[in-house]
Amino acid sequence: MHNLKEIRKNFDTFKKALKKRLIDFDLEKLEKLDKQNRECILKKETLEKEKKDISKSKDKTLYTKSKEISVSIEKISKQQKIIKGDLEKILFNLPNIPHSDVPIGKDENDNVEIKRIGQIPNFDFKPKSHYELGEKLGMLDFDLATKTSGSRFVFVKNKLALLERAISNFMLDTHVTKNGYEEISPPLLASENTMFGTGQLPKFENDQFEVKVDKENDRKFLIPTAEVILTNMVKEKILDEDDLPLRFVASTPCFRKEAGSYGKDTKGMIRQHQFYKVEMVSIVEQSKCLDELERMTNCATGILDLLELPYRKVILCSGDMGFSAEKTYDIEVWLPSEKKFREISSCSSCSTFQSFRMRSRYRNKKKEILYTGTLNGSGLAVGRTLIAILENYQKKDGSITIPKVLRPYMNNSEKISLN
RNA sequence: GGAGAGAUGGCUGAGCGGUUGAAAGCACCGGUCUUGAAAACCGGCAAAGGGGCAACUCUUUCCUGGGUUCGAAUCCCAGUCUCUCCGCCA
Repeated sequence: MHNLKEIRKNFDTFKKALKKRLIDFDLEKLEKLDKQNRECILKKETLEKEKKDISKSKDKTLYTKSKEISVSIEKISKQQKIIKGDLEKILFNLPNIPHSDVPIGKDENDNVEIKRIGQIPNFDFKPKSHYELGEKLGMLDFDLATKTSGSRFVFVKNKLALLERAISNFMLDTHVTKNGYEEISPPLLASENTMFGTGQLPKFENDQFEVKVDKENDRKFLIPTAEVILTNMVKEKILDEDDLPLRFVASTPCFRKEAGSYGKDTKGMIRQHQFYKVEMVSIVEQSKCLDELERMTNCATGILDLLELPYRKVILCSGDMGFSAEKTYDIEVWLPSEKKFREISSCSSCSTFQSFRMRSRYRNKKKEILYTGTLNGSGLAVGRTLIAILENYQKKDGSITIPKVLRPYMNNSEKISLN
């Protein structure tokens, strides 16, 4: 969320910057409401002062006047509340401003490839898709999941379940021991306010699974990513500069409705309502956001290097970036069956956008209170890593070679096969 | 689920319906002293929002939301959370 105090200093610059998203926002209305709101506050405060002075004076002759003032205050308060509500409706739904590094563009077609790493495998047979391989092994069962839970779910069984667990543990271990992240096992339900903090609410309510809670005014949501809960660990906190940077990592299930993606990736486990993801979150000084983004992206690609999977790094264009991000790199892994790179990680710097929503701040050496910068990135999506391993490491007979770094996590076995 | 107790500044902890944004202590920062440090002493030390070029100033905030009152941290109502005991349970 944007700091009104900052943007009103130069509304035109703000308007121009937001235009990069290539969507129209009613900023004139925002400006107007802001003005009206401040006028109301001014009037209200004048009256409040008057009233306070009377009550301090203890002058009984003024008591009736004080009552009259109360009525006026109430009236103007009501008016101000309505204006503030309208103002927030706009403000809460404005996305972050793209950083100047970000290419201007409309959608994923305008994203810019930065580099490719790794050798795209050459098969002397037609490579199978992960779901063909998984189903043939009897270790991926989509039909069963449909029966128990509906579309976009899967049962992962036997050695593939172990592989999934191995991937998750390997990633966690790497981020903890090599990359300096603190491992967290967080709650998987988040309150409404927490969802607001990272920007999932109010705009993207339709994408969230809400859990039925009997209490009124107490809404809970299944986390769509651990980013939500890890980032909010610093919600409403004033940290010390020496506490920064904070780096957290968690492996959690993630839940997404995938509303509006009907007919997209319906086959296989590319796009599921539930999937595991290892998520990294950093809380830093704002000035260090971009350096931290590079570092975090390297932590993500480091996993792919160790797994020896081919990938490319892409910078997202202004129109394709998420709501809270100022700059985002996607890491895309090669999928032989699709002959395409597919997203396996997304690393974003959100500058102070989320911090402002969460009121997460720190005190610098000069004792000034500043908003923290927040970053999040997958390191990596576990389900999609499983897919990438199946497809890239497949053999003609349908067996799967286990990447070397994962073997210690899999009783040192070298391959997964029918027997 | 039943029965009690509580929620005040970074922390601990006072608080009578009327300069209480809030005593005191700790922590922290600045100063004196010291070769340096510690101790001691002196001073400072909440956040958000509004107005002002600025010095500064005003408003709000003692869990949240209502109510009583000229005036509420203090009284009343509702809710949230925490703790203790009992029951149930992974």
